[in-house]
Amino acid sequence: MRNQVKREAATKEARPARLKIGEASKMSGVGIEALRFYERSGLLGRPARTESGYRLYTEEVLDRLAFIKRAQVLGFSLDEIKQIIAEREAGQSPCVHVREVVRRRLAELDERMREMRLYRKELAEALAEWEQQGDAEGHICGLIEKTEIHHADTRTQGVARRKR
Amino acid sequence: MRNQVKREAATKEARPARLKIGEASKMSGVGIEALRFYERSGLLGRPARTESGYRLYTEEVLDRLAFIKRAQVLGFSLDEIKQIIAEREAGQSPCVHVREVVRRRLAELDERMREMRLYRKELAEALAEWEQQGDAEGHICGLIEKTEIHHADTRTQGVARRKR
DNA sequence: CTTGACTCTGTACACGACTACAGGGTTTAC
DNA sequence: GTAAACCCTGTAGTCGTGTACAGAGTCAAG
Repeated sequence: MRNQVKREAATKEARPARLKIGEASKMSGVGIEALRFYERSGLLGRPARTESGYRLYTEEVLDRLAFIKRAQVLGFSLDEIKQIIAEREAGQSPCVHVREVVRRRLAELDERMREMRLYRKELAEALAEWEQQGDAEGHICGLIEKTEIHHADTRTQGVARRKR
Repeated sequence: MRNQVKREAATKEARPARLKIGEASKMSGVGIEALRFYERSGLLGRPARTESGYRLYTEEVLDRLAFIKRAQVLGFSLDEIKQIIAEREAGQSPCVHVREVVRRRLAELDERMREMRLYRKELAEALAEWEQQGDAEGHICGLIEKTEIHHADTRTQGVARRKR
C-alpha cells in the first residue's frame, strides 16, 4: 500500500508534507475512525491542527502506523504496542520489554498450536469414524458425543476463552 | 467434574432426580448465569418449574451441557451448536450439517495453524537476530520494525481479527 | 454563492460468551 | 421465627478493536 505512495526515499528536508486525516488514512490503509481511535488510545499522540481544527499529520505518522500494523500482525495487542511506544519515548530502549513480550508470545503460540493440533486430530478422527459407520442411536450427534476431550480440565472457568 | 457426581450408571428408571439450577450448575460446572444465558439463547429449552417458579432440570440437562461443552472445545460457536440441536429436534439428522461444519472447521484450523507457524518463525527469527546485534539506531524497536510481513495483504479491512 | 466533499466532536453500536447487579421472593437450617 | 442461602427477572457491563452515526463547521470547485 504505502509502496505506491512513493515517499521520495530519504529526502528528509524536502517538503514536510502535511497530511489531512483522509490522506493519512488512504496512504496508510488504516481508516479515519481507526486513526482517531488510535489517537484517543494514546498510540499516536496529538497531531498539529489547522486553525479550523483539522488534524495535520507529518509523514512520520505513516511509519508509526506501519509499526502498529506490523506489531499487530505479530500478535501484539494495542495495549502492548502502546507500552512499547511509551517506553521508547521515555528514553529507555523498549526492547528489553519487547523481548520479554516476544518470548511470552512464542510460548503462548506453541501452547496454542499444541492445542490446535489436538483438536484437529480429534475432529479428523471423529469425522473419519463417523463416515464409515453412519449415525448411531438417538443421541444428538455421535460425531460430537463420541469425541473425548483430552485437554486437562485445569481451566475451572468453563470453556477457555480464545481471545485474539 | 461430572465424574464425581456418580450418576448411577444407566439406572434409567431409578429416580428422575430434579435439579435446581444451583445443583445443575455445580454438577455440570457451567455457572448459573451461563445456564440462564443458554436458556435465553435457545440452547436448553425451558425446564419445568416449581410452583414458586424455580427451574427444575432433569439429569438430561447434564448430557446436554456436556454436549455443548464438548462442541465448544471442538471450536463450534454457540450459534452453530444451537443449529445442530435444532436440526436434531426437527427430526433430521444434524450430522450432515455437522459434518459440513467440521470440514469447514478443519480447513480453518489448517489455515490458522499455517499462519501461526509463519508468525512463530518470524518472531523467533527476529528475536534471534536482535539478540546477537543489540538494538539499532533511533527507531522505536528494530525487533519489530525489521520484521517483514509476508502474509498476502488480501485483507483489505486492516488487520484481520483473530476470533476464537 | 452554492454544492458537495471533507473534517470535527461525542456518543452509541458491533461481535461472543458470558458476568454482575439490583431488587425482589422462597426455602432451609437452627 | 429469623437469618442465611438460594432462586427469580431484567438490565447493564465486560473484553478488544474498531464502525457508524448525528449534528455541526470548513474548504475547494464551478
